[in-house]
Amino acid sequence: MEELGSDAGANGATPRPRLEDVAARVGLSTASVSLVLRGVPGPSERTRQRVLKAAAELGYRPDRTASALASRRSRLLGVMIDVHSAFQAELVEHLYTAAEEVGYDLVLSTQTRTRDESTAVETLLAFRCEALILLGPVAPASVLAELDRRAPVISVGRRITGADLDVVRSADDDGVGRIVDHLVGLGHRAIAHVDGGKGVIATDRRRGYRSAMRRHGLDDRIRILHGDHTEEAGEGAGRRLIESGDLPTAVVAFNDRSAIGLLTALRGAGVDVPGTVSVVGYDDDTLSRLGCFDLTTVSQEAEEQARRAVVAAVERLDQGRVTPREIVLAPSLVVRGTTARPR
Amino acid sequence: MEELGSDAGANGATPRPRLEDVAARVGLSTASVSLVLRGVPGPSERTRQRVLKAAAELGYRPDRTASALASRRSRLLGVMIDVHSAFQAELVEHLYTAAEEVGYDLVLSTQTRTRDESTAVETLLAFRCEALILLGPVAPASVLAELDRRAPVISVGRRITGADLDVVRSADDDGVGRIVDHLVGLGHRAIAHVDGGKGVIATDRRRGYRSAMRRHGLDDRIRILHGDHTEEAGEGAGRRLIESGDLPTAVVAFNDRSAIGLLTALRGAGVDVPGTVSVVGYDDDTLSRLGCFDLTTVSQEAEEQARRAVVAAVERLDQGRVTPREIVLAPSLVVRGTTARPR
DNA sequence: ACCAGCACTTAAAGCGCTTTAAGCGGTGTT
DNA sequence: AACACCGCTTAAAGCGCTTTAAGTGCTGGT
Repeated sequence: MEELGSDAGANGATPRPRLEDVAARVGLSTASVSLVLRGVPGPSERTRQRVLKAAAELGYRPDRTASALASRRSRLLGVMIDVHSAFQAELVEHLYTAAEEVGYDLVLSTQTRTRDESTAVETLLAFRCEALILLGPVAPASVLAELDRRAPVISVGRRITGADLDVVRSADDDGVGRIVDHLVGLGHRAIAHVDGGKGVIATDRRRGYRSAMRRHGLDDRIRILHGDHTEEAGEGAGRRLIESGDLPTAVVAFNDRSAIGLLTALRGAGVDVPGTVSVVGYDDDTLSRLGCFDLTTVSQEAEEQARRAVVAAVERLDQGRVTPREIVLAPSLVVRGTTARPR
Repeated sequence: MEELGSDAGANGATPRPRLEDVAARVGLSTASVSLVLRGVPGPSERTRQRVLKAAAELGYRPDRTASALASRRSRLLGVMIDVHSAFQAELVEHLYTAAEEVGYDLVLSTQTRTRDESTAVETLLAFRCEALILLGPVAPASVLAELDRRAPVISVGRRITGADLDVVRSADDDGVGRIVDHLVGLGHRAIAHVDGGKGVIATDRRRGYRSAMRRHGLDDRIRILHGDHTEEAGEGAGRRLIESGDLPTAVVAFNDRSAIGLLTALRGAGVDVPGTVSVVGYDDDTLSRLGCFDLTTVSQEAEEQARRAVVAAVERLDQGRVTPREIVLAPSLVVRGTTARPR
């Protein structure tokens, strides 16, 4: 069924079969073959069968670059990721399945230490991606707006203020609110927050913490320590808490990584978690599920975010939607072993 | 100067400028512009400057698909990754820089639960990648050999027996050997191994353990527990060790994740690490560097592997090398806090 | 004056596909 | 008999580039 000439490819060989070869084999025009292979209605059933058979026999594979050029459609969605992020890896996984369902393919481009966001995006554009799905972009809103004029941009995970483009994210403030509710429900009142620095996401989570505390009448218990998104920051914050001599009964970290740093610092100093202090993270990293951490955290519904992002892109590309849309999903609390009633 | 109809692009933009637009602007042919833009010698300095200026003014970006089609070269390396692997993420990072240095671009394709290796590879081929860099491929050697006839294949991290294709990997047996040497040097004799199952890599590491033990005259101390590459497996093995009532003084795990599982089980049962038992991992995951683990492990030289893989591809593509090559790098021991002299 | 040679430049033919308008034989209608 | 129409097929014109062979207009040597 599948037989390539003799030795093809790499070393000295038969070129890959073209549409024309398939056409010649069945004595039809390339036009007909093209129609059949793309499933366009028109060709008769008999023609259809013969073409499919010939294509299979030759091992024909359409050349994306050529068809993209001819059709002026690449059916490609560009995805910018940070290959180091476990959460984004999960998103990518779901993006693939979502894209496949609507007949699009994905091209991935990652930022690295030496490869910035704009390089990653330019690469995507050079591939002629029709839309850009950016996971946690950090570029200013104006830059993203500019980009959106070249191809529809969907920002995933980051709220964009002042730019008219699509956003899919989960309600970070709400997520933190649920954490605080959970802790208050357990009887905690001295609840501190180790924040994530100056980013948009950190701002939202900080706000969520503040307003939840107020909602529970704990205004005077609001206590925010500075941090960022790394384990080191969490560890540092943990040490500061201990040195302060005034341990809260619960700490809400910016994310799981920070929470893990916190855990390390606290337990390292002999503080029992969750006995003496409860700790909560954010993101539901693979890490946090690990037996040794068993962290209470918030899940961001990766699958749903991925699906929504793809849908948003398709609406822009195939359904002519032009008005931007912000989709905010409700995150969900995942209670594990680092939270308990205060002593 | 440039004003096509009304709304084109994403939301009403002008279509992207083509080579022809640049040419028209400077009153030259597209041929000249093409030459200048690709840095081919020929055009005069004056022409060169004018073209570059015009291209910049128009914001011209070459269309990869068109040039790939015309030149029959995509200058694309296809990289298959498992987006969930932290180690592979690091490899990707270095692959980007290495590829850039030699004028190639990367296209990433990942496997997921619903997207197998062959799908990932077909995607790469459909993009017309000229060579395939597969990170830890699991397909049988025969399939990879078949693939190699379509485009040069470079297997990274996995030894391939019986197929004539390029391999870049580190010497797994040697790496484990160094671990054992280190432990023996500290005075350990009862050294157990929690293996990684049936894969090629696990086999190599197990062999490395066995032969190192023999080399040190510890044949009768060889003790292998069954495991795989997950934390769960490590945890299970840890429990079995404890239940056996015969704790070794050191355990060499298949990888860091397994080692972390081990740590959890041991410490959870009140066993002091490294006081009572030393634990060693493999891979030098970001995880293992974390303060709370501080795991002694083996580094696989991601950067070097990445560079070598790209070089191998370039040799195949641009220098006509046809004989396969296996590049085996020496891994290096990273001593951290989970190993100490036995009590 | 003639030609060779040089330094540039370009017309034109694709690359492998899609797409449009036109072509074809046959059926049904008037 | 003339016509429209239908289901199917295809010729041909690109898509935005690269590349090759063929020009240009020079200079300088004879």
